Amino acid sequence: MKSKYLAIYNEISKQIKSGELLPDSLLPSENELTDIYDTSRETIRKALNLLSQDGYIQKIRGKGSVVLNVNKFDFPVSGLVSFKEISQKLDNQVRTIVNELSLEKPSQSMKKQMQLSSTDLVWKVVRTREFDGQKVILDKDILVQNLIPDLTKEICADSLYEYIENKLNLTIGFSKKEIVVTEPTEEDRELLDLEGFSNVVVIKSYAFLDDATLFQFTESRHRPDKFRFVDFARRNH
Amino acid sequence: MKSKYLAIYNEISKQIKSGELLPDSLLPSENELTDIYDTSRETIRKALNLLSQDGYIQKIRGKGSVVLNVNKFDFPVSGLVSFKEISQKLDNQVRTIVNELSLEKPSQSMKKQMQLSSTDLVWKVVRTREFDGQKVILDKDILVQNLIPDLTKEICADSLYEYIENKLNLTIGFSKKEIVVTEPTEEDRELLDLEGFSNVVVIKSYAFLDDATLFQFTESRHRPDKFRFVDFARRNH
DNA sequence: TAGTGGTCTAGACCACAAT
DNA sequence: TTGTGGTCTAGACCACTAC
Repeated sequence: MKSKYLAIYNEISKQIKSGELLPDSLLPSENELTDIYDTSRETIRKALNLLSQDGYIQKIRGKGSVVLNVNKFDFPVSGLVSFKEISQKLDNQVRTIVNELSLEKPSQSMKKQMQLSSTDLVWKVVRTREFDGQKVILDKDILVQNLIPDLTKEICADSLYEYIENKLNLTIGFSKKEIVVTEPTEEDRELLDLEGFSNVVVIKSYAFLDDATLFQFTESRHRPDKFRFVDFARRNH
Repeated sequence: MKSKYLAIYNEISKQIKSGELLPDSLLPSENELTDIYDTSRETIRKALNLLSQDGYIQKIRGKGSVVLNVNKFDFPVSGLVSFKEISQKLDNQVRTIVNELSLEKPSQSMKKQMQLSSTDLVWKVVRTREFDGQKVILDKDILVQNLIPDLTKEICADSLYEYIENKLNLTIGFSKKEIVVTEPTEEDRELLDLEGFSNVVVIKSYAFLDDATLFQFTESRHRPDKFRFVDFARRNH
Protein backbone atom coordinates (compact mmCIF):
# COMPACT_ATOMS: atom_id res chain seq x y z
CA MET A 1 0.00 0.00 0.00
CA LYS A 2 3.04 2.25 -0.24
CA SER A 3 2.82 2.81 -3.96
CA LYS A 4 1.23 5.93 -5.36
CA TYR A 5 -1.03 4.15 -7.79
CA LEU A 6 -2.47 1.89 -5.08
CA ALA A 7 -3.10 4.90 -2.85
CA ILE A 8 -4.94 6.59 -5.73
CA TYR A 9 -6.86 3.37 -6.44
CA ASN A 10 -7.89 3.14 -2.79
CA GLU A 11 -8.96 6.77 -2.58
CA ILE A 12 -11.10 6.67 -5.72
CA SER A 13 -12.62 3.27 -4.97
CA LYS A 14 -13.56 4.55 -1.52
CA GLN A 15 -15.25 7.56 -3.05
CA ILE A 16 -17.21 5.32 -5.38
CA LYS A 17 -18.24 2.90 -2.64
CA SER A 18 -19.32 5.73 -0.35
CA GLY A 19 -21.42 7.37 -3.04
CA GLU A 20 -19.27 10.47 -3.12
CA LEU A 21 -18.75 9.69 -6.79
CA LEU A 22 -22.10 8.85 -8.36
CA PRO A 23 -22.79 6.10 -10.92
CA ASP A 24 -22.89 7.32 -14.53
CA SER A 25 -20.83 10.39 -13.68
CA LEU A 26 -17.40 10.94 -15.18
CA LEU A 27 -14.12 10.91 -13.29
CA PRO A 28 -11.80 13.86 -13.90
CA SER A 29 -9.78 13.24 -17.06
CA GLU A 30 -6.42 11.52 -16.79
CA ASN A 31 -4.67 14.83 -17.36
CA GLU A 32 -6.67 16.49 -14.61
CA LEU A 33 -5.95 13.58 -12.25
CA THR A 34 -2.27 14.01 -13.07
CA ASP A 35 -2.50 17.51 -11.60
CA ILE A 36 -4.79 16.56 -8.71
CA TYR A 37 -2.48 13.81 -7.46
CA ASP A 38 0.74 15.49 -8.62
CA THR A 39 2.00 12.48 -10.52
CA SER A 40 2.58 11.23 -14.05
CA ARG A 41 -0.11 10.05 -16.39
CA GLU A 42 1.10 6.43 -16.49
CA THR A 43 0.74 6.24 -12.71
CA ILE A 44 -2.82 7.55 -12.94
CA ARG A 45 -3.51 5.03 -15.66
CA LYS A 46 -2.29 2.17 -13.46
CA ALA A 47 -4.79 3.19 -10.79
CA LEU A 48 -7.62 3.56 -13.32
CA ASN A 49 -6.87 0.20 -14.90
CA LEU A 50 -7.17 -1.45 -11.49
CA LEU A 51 -10.49 0.30 -10.93
CA SER A 52 -11.64 -0.93 -14.34
CA GLN A 53 -10.56 -4.51 -13.63
CA ASP A 54 -12.47 -4.51 -10.38
CA GLY A 55 -15.62 -3.19 -11.96
CA TYR A 56 -15.62 0.28 -10.45
CA ILE A 57 -15.33 2.22 -13.70
CA GLN A 58 -15.55 1.80 -17.45
CA LYS A 59 -13.06 3.71 -19.57
CA ILE A 60 -14.44 5.04 -22.84
CA ARG A 61 -12.09 6.37 -25.48
CA GLY A 62 -12.65 10.00 -26.34
CA LYS A 63 -15.10 10.46 -23.49
CA GLY A 64 -13.65 9.58 -20.11
CA SER A 65 -14.06 7.14 -17.24
CA VAL A 66 -17.65 6.41 -16.22
CA VAL A 67 -18.42 5.37 -12.65
CA LEU A 68 -20.30 2.04 -12.64
CA ASN A 69 -23.12 1.01 -10.35
CA VAL A 70 -21.16 -0.92 -7.81
CA ASN A 71 -23.71 -1.56 -5.08
CA LYS A 72 -25.31 -4.40 -7.00
CA PHE A 73 -22.15 -6.40 -6.43
CA ASP A 74 -22.80 -7.12 -2.78
CA PHE A 75 -21.20 -10.31 -1.55
CA PRO A 76 -18.50 -11.03 -4.06
CA VAL A 77 -17.23 -14.54 -3.35
CA SER A 78 -15.32 -14.08 -6.57
CA GLY A 79 -11.74 -13.18 -6.03
CA LEU A 80 -10.29 -14.69 -2.91
CA VAL A 81 -12.34 -13.98 0.16
CA SER A 82 -12.18 -15.96 3.36
CA PHE A 83 -15.14 -17.05 5.40
CA LYS A 84 -14.33 -14.59 8.15
CA GLU A 85 -14.25 -11.67 5.74
CA ILE A 86 -17.60 -12.74 4.31
CA SER A 87 -19.27 -13.17 7.65
CA GLN A 88 -18.08 -9.76 8.77
CA LYS A 89 -19.68 -8.22 5.72
CA LEU A 90 -22.89 -10.12 6.25
CA ASP A 91 -22.94 -9.11 9.88
CA ASN A 92 -24.72 -12.35 10.56
CA GLN A 93 -25.06 -14.62 13.52
CA VAL A 94 -22.14 -16.83 12.59
CA ARG A 95 -20.23 -19.58 14.37
CA THR A 96 -17.42 -21.95 13.45
CA ILE A 97 -17.16 -25.46 14.87
CA VAL A 98 -13.85 -27.32 14.55
CA ASN A 99 -14.73 -30.96 14.02
CA GLU A 100 -11.24 -32.26 13.38
CA LEU A 101 -7.64 -31.10 13.48
CA SER A 102 -4.86 -33.58 12.81
CA LEU A 103 -1.45 -34.14 11.25
CA GLU A 104 -1.54 -36.84 8.61
CA LYS A 105 0.43 -38.47 5.88
CA PRO A 106 -0.79 -36.99 2.60
CA SER A 107 -2.63 -39.16 0.12
CA GLN A 108 -0.78 -40.14 -3.02
CA SER A 109 -2.51 -37.55 -5.19
CA MET A 110 -1.98 -34.82 -2.61
CA LYS A 111 1.70 -35.68 -2.36
CA LYS A 112 2.05 -35.32 -6.08
CA GLN A 113 0.07 -32.15 -6.43
CA MET A 114 1.78 -30.43 -3.56
CA GLN A 115 5.23 -31.73 -4.54
CA LEU A 116 5.91 -33.12 -1.09
CA SER A 117 8.74 -35.42 -0.05
CA SER A 118 7.99 -38.79 1.59
CA THR A 119 8.39 -37.51 5.13
CA ASP A 120 6.29 -34.35 4.79
CA LEU A 121 3.04 -34.20 6.69
CA VAL A 122 -0.13 -32.22 6.09
CA TRP A 123 -2.68 -30.68 8.42
CA LYS A 124 -6.23 -31.83 7.99
CA VAL A 125 -8.86 -29.43 9.25
CA VAL A 126 -12.60 -30.06 9.17
CA ARG A 127 -14.90 -27.22 10.18
CA THR A 128 -18.63 -26.58 10.19
CA ARG A 129 -20.05 -23.10 9.66
CA GLU A 130 -23.24 -22.14 11.39
CA PHE A 131 -25.51 -19.31 10.19
CA ASP A 132 -28.38 -18.39 12.48
CA GLY A 133 -28.08 -21.69 14.34
CA GLN A 134 -28.05 -23.84 11.22
CA LYS A 135 -25.02 -25.79 10.05
CA VAL A 136 -24.90 -24.93 6.36
CA ILE A 137 -21.24 -25.11 5.28
CA LEU A 138 -18.69 -27.88 5.72
CA ASP A 139 -15.07 -26.84 5.10
CA LYS A 140 -12.35 -29.44 4.68
CA ASP A 141 -8.81 -28.08 4.46
CA ILE A 142 -5.46 -29.70 3.70
CA LEU A 143 -2.39 -27.56 4.49
CA VAL A 144 1.30 -28.39 4.13
CA GLN A 145 3.05 -28.49 7.50
CA ASN A 146 6.31 -27.19 6.00
CA LEU A 147 4.78 -23.77 5.65
CA ILE A 148 2.46 -23.83 8.64
CA PRO A 149 4.35 -25.53 11.50
CA ASP A 150 1.84 -24.95 14.28
CA LEU A 151 -1.89 -25.00 14.21
CA THR A 152 -4.41 -25.00 17.04
CA LYS A 153 -8.17 -25.36 17.33
CA GLU A 154 -8.33 -21.74 18.40
CA ILE A 155 -6.70 -20.55 15.19
CA CYS A 156 -9.01 -22.72 13.10
CA ALA A 157 -12.07 -21.41 14.91
CA ASP A 158 -11.03 -17.88 14.12
CA SER A 159 -9.57 -17.48 10.65
CA LEU A 160 -6.94 -19.55 8.91
CA TYR A 161 -6.30 -16.87 6.32
CA GLU A 162 -5.76 -14.18 8.91
CA TYR A 163 -3.28 -16.39 10.76
CA ILE A 164 -1.41 -17.28 7.60
CA GLU A 165 -1.19 -13.75 6.28
CA ASN A 166 -0.74 -11.73 9.46
CA LYS A 167 1.02 -14.08 11.86
CA LEU A 168 3.10 -16.17 9.47
CA ASN A 169 3.55 -13.32 6.99
CA LEU A 170 2.89 -15.52 4.01
CA THR A 171 1.22 -13.83 1.07
CA ILE A 172 -1.52 -15.64 -0.78
CA GLY A 173 -1.02 -14.97 -4.46
CA PHE A 174 -3.72 -16.73 -6.45
CA SER A 175 -6.17 -19.59 -6.39
CA LYS A 176 -7.95 -21.93 -8.71
CA LYS A 177 -11.43 -23.07 -7.88
CA GLU A 178 -14.07 -25.29 -9.26
CA ILE A 179 -17.77 -25.31 -8.44
CA VAL A 180 -19.95 -28.36 -8.94
CA VAL A 181 -23.21 -29.73 -7.51
CA THR A 182 -23.30 -33.28 -6.18
CA GLU A 183 -25.23 -35.61 -3.90
CA PRO A 184 -24.44 -35.30 -0.21
CA THR A 185 -22.07 -37.82 1.34
CA GLU A 186 -22.66 -39.57 4.64
CA GLU A 187 -20.31 -37.03 6.23
CA ASP A 188 -22.39 -34.15 4.81
CA ARG A 189 -25.59 -35.62 6.26
CA GLU A 190 -23.91 -36.08 9.59
CA LEU A 191 -22.26 -32.69 9.98
CA LEU A 192 -24.71 -30.39 8.17
CA ASP A 193 -28.36 -29.51 8.75
CA LEU A 194 -29.42 -30.52 5.27
CA GLU A 195 -33.17 -30.36 5.98
CA GLY A 196 -34.13 -32.60 3.13
CA PHE A 197 -32.00 -30.94 0.48
CA SER A 198 -30.82 -33.59 -1.94
CA ASN A 199 -27.80 -31.73 -3.28
CA VAL A 200 -24.75 -29.88 -1.99
CA VAL A 201 -22.68 -27.25 -3.78
CA VAL A 202 -19.00 -28.17 -3.68
CA ILE A 203 -16.26 -25.60 -4.15
CA LYS A 204 -12.83 -27.16 -4.52
CA SER A 205 -10.02 -24.68 -4.40
CA TYR A 206 -6.24 -24.67 -4.60
CA ALA A 207 -4.46 -21.73 -2.97
CA PHE A 208 -0.94 -20.72 -3.95
CA LEU A 209 1.54 -18.40 -2.32
CA ASP A 210 3.18 -15.46 -4.05
CA ASP A 211 6.07 -17.66 -5.12
CA ALA A 212 3.66 -20.07 -6.82
CA THR A 213 3.97 -22.88 -4.24
CA LEU A 214 0.74 -24.71 -3.53
CA PHE A 215 0.05 -24.67 0.18
CA GLN A 216 -3.65 -25.32 0.69
CA PHE A 217 -6.41 -27.41 -0.74
CA THR A 218 -9.96 -26.68 0.38
CA GLU A 219 -13.23 -28.41 -0.21
CA SER A 220 -16.15 -26.25 0.83
CA ARG A 221 -19.52 -27.96 0.85
CA HIS A 222 -22.62 -25.73 1.01
CA ARG A 223 -26.28 -26.37 1.50
CA PRO A 224 -27.70 -25.16 -1.85
CA ASP A 225 -30.12 -22.58 -0.45
CA LYS A 226 -27.29 -20.83 1.36
CA PHE A 227 -24.95 -20.72 -1.60
CA ARG A 228 -24.43 -17.66 -3.79
CA PHE A 229 -21.59 -16.69 -6.07
CA VAL A 230 -21.24 -13.28 -7.69
CA ASP A 231 -18.77 -12.57 -10.43
CA PHE A 232 -17.57 -9.60 -12.41
CA ALA A 233 -15.77 -10.41 -15.64
CA ARG A 234 -14.27 -8.47 -18.47
CA ARG A 235 -14.32 -9.78 -22.01
CA ASN A 236 -11.20 -11.64 -23.07
CA HIS A 237 -8.58 -9.70 -24.95
CA MET B 1 -4.77 -6.96 -31.81
CA LYS B 2 -2.59 -4.33 -33.46
CA SER B 3 -0.76 -3.31 -30.32
CA LYS B 4 2.69 -4.63 -29.61
CA TYR B 5 1.93 -5.77 -26.09
CA LEU B 6 -1.09 -7.81 -27.19
CA ALA B 7 0.96 -9.43 -29.94
CA ILE B 8 3.59 -10.36 -27.35
CA TYR B 9 0.87 -11.62 -24.98
CA ASN B 10 -0.58 -13.78 -27.72
CA GLU B 11 2.77 -15.20 -28.76
CA ILE B 12 3.82 -16.13 -25.24
CA SER B 13 0.42 -17.49 -24.22
CA LYS B 14 0.42 -19.63 -27.35
CA GLN B 15 3.83 -21.01 -26.43
CA ILE B 16 2.60 -21.84 -22.94
CA LYS B 17 -0.60 -23.49 -24.16
CA SER B 18 1.27 -25.54 -26.75
CA GLY B 19 3.79 -26.76 -24.20
CA GLU B 20 6.69 -25.05 -25.95
CA LEU B 21 7.23 -23.26 -22.65
CA LEU B 22 7.07 -25.77 -19.82
CA PRO B 23 5.42 -25.30 -16.41
CA ASP B 24 7.84 -24.29 -13.64
CA SER B 25 10.37 -22.95 -16.15
CA LEU B 26 11.31 -19.28 -16.22
CA LEU B 27 10.51 -16.83 -18.98
CA PRO B 28 13.43 -14.75 -20.26
CA SER B 29 13.90 -11.75 -17.99
CA GLU B 30 12.13 -8.51 -18.82
CA ASN B 31 15.36 -7.00 -20.04
CA GLU B 32 15.99 -9.95 -22.32
CA LEU B 33 12.44 -9.79 -23.65
CA THR B 34 13.03 -6.11 -24.33
CA ASP B 35 15.78 -7.15 -26.74
CA ILE B 36 13.95 -10.17 -28.15
CA TYR B 37 10.88 -8.17 -29.11
CA ASP B 38 12.78 -4.94 -29.78
CA THR B 39 10.59 -2.82 -27.55
CA SER B 40 10.66 -0.97 -24.24
CA ARG B 41 10.43 -2.62 -20.86
CA GLU B 42 7.05 -1.07 -19.98
CA THR B 43 5.57 -2.66 -23.10
CA ILE B 44 6.96 -6.05 -22.11
CA ARG B 45 5.55 -5.52 -18.64
CA LYS B 46 2.07 -4.83 -20.03
CA ALA B 47 2.17 -8.18 -21.81
CA LEU B 48 3.48 -10.02 -18.75
CA ASN B 49 0.85 -8.46 -16.51
CA LEU B 50 -1.86 -9.73 -18.82
CA LEU B 51 -0.33 -13.20 -18.73
CA SER B 52 -0.25 -13.00 -14.96
CA GLN B 53 -3.89 -11.88 -14.74
CA ASP B 54 -4.97 -14.76 -16.92
CA GLY B 55 -3.09 -17.32 -14.87
CA TYR B 56 -0.37 -18.17 -17.36
CA ILE B 57 2.58 -16.98 -15.29
CA GLN B 58 3.52 -15.90 -11.78
CA LYS B 59 5.95 -13.03 -11.45
CA ILE B 60 8.40 -13.34 -8.56
CA ARG B 61 10.49 -10.38 -7.50
CA GLY B 62 14.21 -10.98 -7.78
CA LYS B 63 13.72 -14.29 -9.60
CA GLY B 64 11.67 -13.97 -12.75
CA SER B 65 8.39 -15.09 -14.28
CA VAL B 66 7.43 -18.71 -13.68
CA VAL B 67 5.22 -20.54 -16.17
CA LEU B 68 2.16 -21.98 -14.41
CA ASN B 69 0.50 -25.29 -15.05
CA VAL B 70 -2.27 -24.12 -17.31
CA ASN B 71 -3.74 -27.42 -18.49
CA LYS B 72 -5.65 -27.95 -15.27
CA PHE B 73 -7.78 -24.97 -16.18
CA ASP B 74 -9.75 -26.78 -18.83
CA PHE B 75 -13.22 -25.36 -19.36
CA PRO B 76 -13.05 -21.87 -17.90
CA VAL B 77 -16.60 -20.59 -17.80
CA SER B 78 -15.10 -17.74 -15.86
CA GLY B 79 -14.59 -14.69 -17.93
CA LEU B 80 -17.12 -14.28 -20.65
CA VAL B 81 -17.51 -17.35 -22.80
CA SER B 82 -20.52 -18.10 -24.94
CA PHE B 83 -22.21 -21.46 -25.23
CA LYS B 84 -20.93 -21.92 -28.76
CA GLU B 85 -17.34 -21.35 -27.71
CA ILE B 86 -17.73 -23.86 -24.88
CA SER B 87 -19.30 -26.51 -27.04
CA GLN B 88 -16.54 -26.16 -29.62
CA LYS B 89 -13.99 -26.78 -26.91
CA LEU B 90 -15.89 -29.75 -25.58
CA ASP B 91 -16.25 -31.13 -29.08
CA ASN B 92 -19.45 -32.70 -27.90
CA GLN B 93 -22.63 -33.78 -29.53
CA VAL B 94 -24.43 -30.50 -29.01
CA ARG B 95 -27.68 -29.03 -30.31
CA THR B 96 -29.62 -25.83 -29.69
CA ILE B 97 -33.41 -25.70 -29.84
CA VAL B 98 -35.10 -22.31 -30.12
CA ASN B 99 -38.30 -22.56 -28.09
CA GLU B 100 -39.37 -18.96 -28.34
CA LEU B 101 -38.40 -15.76 -30.14
CA SER B 102 -40.56 -12.68 -29.72
CA LEU B 103 -40.60 -8.90 -29.42
CA GLU B 104 -42.17 -7.78 -26.17
CA LYS B 105 -42.78 -4.82 -23.99
CA PRO B 106 -40.19 -4.96 -21.22
CA SER B 107 -41.26 -5.58 -17.65
CA GLN B 108 -41.12 -2.66 -15.29
CA SER B 109 -37.88 -3.81 -13.67
CA MET B 110 -36.25 -4.47 -17.04
CA LYS B 111 -37.25 -1.04 -18.29
CA LYS B 112 -35.60 0.53 -15.32
CA GLN B 113 -32.44 -1.55 -15.36
CA MET B 114 -31.90 -1.12 -19.07
CA GLN B 115 -32.86 2.56 -19.01
CA LEU B 116 -35.43 2.16 -21.77
CA SER B 117 -38.04 4.68 -22.90
CA SER B 118 -41.73 3.77 -22.88
CA THR B 119 -41.81 2.77 -26.54
CA ASP B 120 -38.70 0.59 -26.56
CA LEU B 121 -39.15 -3.12 -27.08
CA VAL B 122 -37.01 -6.08 -26.10
CA TRP B 123 -36.34 -9.44 -27.71
CA LYS B 124 -37.18 -12.46 -25.65
CA VAL B 125 -35.31 -15.62 -26.61
CA VAL B 126 -35.79 -19.00 -24.98
CA ARG B 127 -33.43 -21.79 -25.99
CA THR B 128 -32.75 -25.34 -24.87
CA ARG B 129 -29.26 -26.85 -25.09
CA GLU B 130 -28.93 -30.53 -25.76
CA PHE B 131 -25.81 -32.52 -24.86
CA ASP B 132 -25.71 -36.09 -26.14
CA GLY B 133 -29.45 -36.09 -26.72
CA GLN B 134 -30.35 -34.76 -23.27
CA LYS B 135 -31.83 -31.32 -22.69
CA VAL B 136 -29.71 -30.04 -19.83
CA ILE B 137 -29.56 -26.24 -20.17
CA LEU B 138 -32.36 -23.71 -20.53
CA ASP B 139 -31.24 -20.23 -21.65
CA LYS B 140 -33.60 -17.27 -21.38
CA ASP B 141 -32.34 -14.04 -22.93
CA ILE B 142 -33.65 -10.49 -22.96
CA LEU B 143 -32.01 -8.12 -25.48
CA VAL B 144 -32.77 -4.48 -26.23
CA GLN B 145 -34.11 -4.00 -29.74
CA ASN B 146 -32.45 -0.59 -30.08
CA LEU B 147 -29.10 -2.25 -30.39
CA ILE B 148 -30.17 -5.47 -32.11
CA PRO B 149 -32.81 -4.48 -34.68
CA ASP B 150 -33.22 -7.86 -36.39
CA LEU B 151 -33.14 -11.33 -34.96
CA THR B 152 -34.09 -14.65 -36.49
CA LYS B 153 -34.43 -18.21 -35.25
CA GLU B 154 -31.42 -19.14 -37.37
CA ILE B 155 -29.21 -16.61 -35.58
CA CYS B 156 -30.43 -17.80 -32.19
CA ALA B 157 -29.77 -21.42 -33.09
CA ASP B 158 -26.21 -20.55 -34.01
CA SER B 159 -24.64 -18.03 -31.67
CA LEU B 160 -26.01 -14.76 -30.41
CA TYR B 161 -22.59 -13.55 -29.32
CA GLU B 162 -21.03 -14.24 -32.69
CA TYR B 163 -23.82 -12.33 -34.43
CA ILE B 164 -23.58 -9.40 -32.07
CA GLU B 165 -19.80 -9.10 -32.21
CA ASN B 166 -19.09 -10.01 -35.82
CA LYS B 167 -22.19 -8.95 -37.72
CA LEU B 168 -23.33 -5.95 -35.69
CA ASN B 169 -19.80 -4.98 -34.69
CA LEU B 170 -20.77 -4.29 -31.10
CA THR B 171 -18.10 -5.01 -28.52
CA ILE B 172 -19.06 -6.74 -25.31
CA GLY B 173 -17.15 -5.07 -22.52
CA PHE B 174 -17.98 -6.73 -19.25
CA SER B 175 -20.61 -8.73 -17.40
CA LYS B 176 -21.91 -9.34 -13.94
CA LYS B 177 -23.18 -12.75 -13.03
CA GLU B 178 -24.70 -14.49 -10.09
CA ILE B 179 -24.91 -18.22 -9.46
CA VAL B 180 -27.52 -19.76 -7.18
CA VAL B 181 -29.23 -23.13 -6.77
CA THR B 182 -33.03 -23.29 -6.67
CA GLU B 183 -35.96 -25.62 -7.16
CA PRO B 184 -37.03 -26.19 -10.74
CA THR B 185 -40.00 -24.24 -12.09
CA GLU B 186 -42.81 -25.74 -14.15
CA GLU B 187 -41.05 -24.40 -17.25
CA ASP B 188 -37.82 -26.15 -16.25
CA ARG B 189 -39.62 -29.46 -15.82
CA GLU B 190 -41.30 -28.99 -19.18
CA LEU B 191 -38.31 -27.97 -21.28
CA LEU B 192 -35.47 -29.88 -19.61
CA ASP B 193 -34.76 -33.57 -19.09
CA LEU B 194 -34.42 -33.27 -15.33
CA GLU B 195 -34.44 -37.01 -14.65
CA GLY B 196 -35.48 -36.68 -11.06
CA PHE B 197 -33.03 -33.96 -10.11
CA SER B 198 -34.66 -31.74 -7.54
CA ASN B 199 -32.51 -28.64 -8.10
CA VAL B 200 -31.33 -26.47 -10.96
CA VAL B 201 -28.28 -24.19 -11.04
CA VAL B 202 -29.28 -20.71 -12.15
CA ILE B 203 -26.76 -18.26 -13.63
CA LYS B 204 -28.17 -14.77 -14.02
CA SER B 205 -25.96 -12.47 -16.00
CA TYR B 206 -25.98 -8.89 -17.19
CA ALA B 207 -23.88 -8.10 -20.26
CA PHE B 208 -22.69 -4.60 -21.03
CA LEU B 209 -21.16 -3.07 -24.13
CA ASP B 210 -17.85 -1.25 -24.20
CA ASP B 211 -19.60 2.06 -23.56
CA ALA B 212 -21.18 0.64 -20.40
CA THR B 213 -24.74 0.32 -21.79
CA LEU B 214 -26.61 -2.75 -20.62
CA PHE B 215 -27.86 -4.67 -23.63
CA GLN B 216 -28.55 -8.21 -22.51
CA PHE B 217 -29.92 -10.09 -19.55
CA THR B 218 -29.55 -13.85 -19.47
CA GLU B 219 -30.88 -16.51 -17.18
CA SER B 220 -29.16 -19.82 -17.78
CA ARG B 221 -30.68 -22.79 -15.98
CA HIS B 222 -28.58 -25.97 -15.75
CA ARG B 223 -29.27 -29.49 -14.63
CA PRO B 224 -26.92 -29.79 -11.63
CA ASP B 225 -24.95 -32.80 -12.85
CA LYS B 226 -24.03 -30.97 -16.05
CA PHE B 227 -22.93 -27.78 -14.38
CA ARG B 228 -19.31 -26.89 -13.74
CA PHE B 229 -17.63 -23.55 -13.12
CA VAL B 230 -13.90 -23.03 -13.02
CA ASP B 231 -12.30 -19.86 -11.78
CA PHE B 232 -8.84 -18.37 -11.52
CA ALA B 233 -8.51 -15.51 -9.08
CA ARG B 234 -5.72 -13.33 -7.83
CA ARG B 235 -5.67 -12.00 -4.30
CA ASN B 236 -7.15 -8.54 -3.84
CA HIS B 237 -4.79 -5.62 -3.81
C1' DT C 1 -10.51 21.68 -33.56
C1' DA C 2 -9.81 20.49 -28.79
C1' DG C 3 -10.03 17.02 -25.45
C1' DT C 4 -10.21 12.23 -24.27
C1' DG C 5 -8.13 7.66 -23.48
C1' DG C 6 -4.55 3.97 -25.81
C1' DT C 7 0.10 2.96 -26.82
C1' DC C 8 5.04 3.41 -26.58
C1' DT C 9 9.63 5.07 -25.22
C1' DA C 10 14.19 5.63 -22.60
C1' DG C 11 15.57 6.44 -18.66
C1' DA C 12 15.71 6.33 -13.37
C1' DC C 13 15.59 4.49 -8.61
C1' DC C 14 13.97 0.88 -5.50
C1' DA C 15 13.30 -3.86 -3.05
C1' DC C 16 14.33 -8.38 -3.24
C1' DA C 17 16.85 -13.03 -4.50
C1' DA C 18 20.83 -15.45 -5.63
C1' DT C 19 25.86 -15.75 -5.39
C1' DT D 1 27.50 -7.49 -6.06
C1' DT D 2 24.62 -8.59 -9.93
C1' DG D 3 20.31 -9.43 -11.86
C1' DT D 4 15.50 -9.65 -11.17
C1' DG D 5 10.87 -7.51 -11.05
C1' DG D 6 8.16 -3.01 -9.04
C1' DT D 7 7.42 1.79 -9.43
C1' DC D 8 7.63 6.28 -11.47
C1' DT D 9 8.61 9.98 -14.78
C1' DA D 10 8.11 13.35 -18.88
C1' DG D 11 7.39 13.27 -23.09
C1' DA D 12 5.52 11.63 -27.69
C1' DC D 13 2.13 10.12 -31.23
C1' DC D 14 -2.27 7.94 -32.27
C1' DA D 15 -7.54 7.01 -32.55
C1' DC D 16 -11.68 8.37 -31.17
C1' DT D 17 -15.56 11.70 -29.40
C1' DA D 18 -17.67 15.93 -29.10
C1' DC D 19 -18.39 20.34 -30.89
